[in-house]
Amino acid sequence: MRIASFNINGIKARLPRLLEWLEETRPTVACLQEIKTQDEGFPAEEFAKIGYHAIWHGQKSFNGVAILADGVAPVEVQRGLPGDPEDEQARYLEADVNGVRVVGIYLPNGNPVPGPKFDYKLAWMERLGARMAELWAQEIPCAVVGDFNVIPTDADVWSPKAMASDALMQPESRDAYHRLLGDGWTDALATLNPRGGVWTYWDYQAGAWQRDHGFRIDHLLLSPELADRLEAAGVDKDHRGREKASDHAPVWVSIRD
DNA sequence: ATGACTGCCTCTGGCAGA
Repeated sequence: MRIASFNINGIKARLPRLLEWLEETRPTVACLQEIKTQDEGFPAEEFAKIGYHAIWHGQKSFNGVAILADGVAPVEVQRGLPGDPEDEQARYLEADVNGVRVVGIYLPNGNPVPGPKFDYKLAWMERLGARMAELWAQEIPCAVVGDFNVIPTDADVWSPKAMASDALMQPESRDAYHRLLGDGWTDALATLNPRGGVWTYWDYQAGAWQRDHGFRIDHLLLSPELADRLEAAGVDKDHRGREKASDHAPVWVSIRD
């Protein structure tokens, strides 16, 4: 099976590109971030027409996540990240698909630093760590995928200097990311590309795409039960270069049956 | 170089993104 993640930056503006990507690459499961619509605006019937079942957690204007599965309905396990009843942002959705627990996340950006948004990001990462510890203890095949908004190392960004003050690569963000990995979750893209230099995001501004000024913030983390079956992982980079593209490219991991 | 672009809902400009 192939599990993919794609920050689409608005499902209404991106729908033709998204349907095109699904039909061309046909992932078994696709986790989407930044759908930027309320639940009632989610175009479930468009996905049904091409054979995908979906669950989604929407929010007006911002955030919003969804899980699509090819020919089978995802069985929802958890909606919203546990640990803070006050948190109403739609950034977390968890489901079972074909015996695999799939967790789709849209981790807070955290800019500017310092400030309440950065504090929220770090607190969110603590809560995610607590949930991942529970999943770990279940010893199930599990993939935590999505837009983590963390550049893990200097090898994951075109210019560490240019991004030095950004929330995505603060030492606190990186420490929190490496605590999430602990000593057991496998960062699939990093494992298969140990020298770095793999980007998943290119800014719309300043010709970042044309200059290849990107970085890696979309990640696919595998529990040991899934990491043992890791076959390949990649970035659908060409989709970033198309008309009306998202600023993120899709990422995916291939798992042996 | 406080720049550069895009999507959203609309107080059609301000916010958020990364």
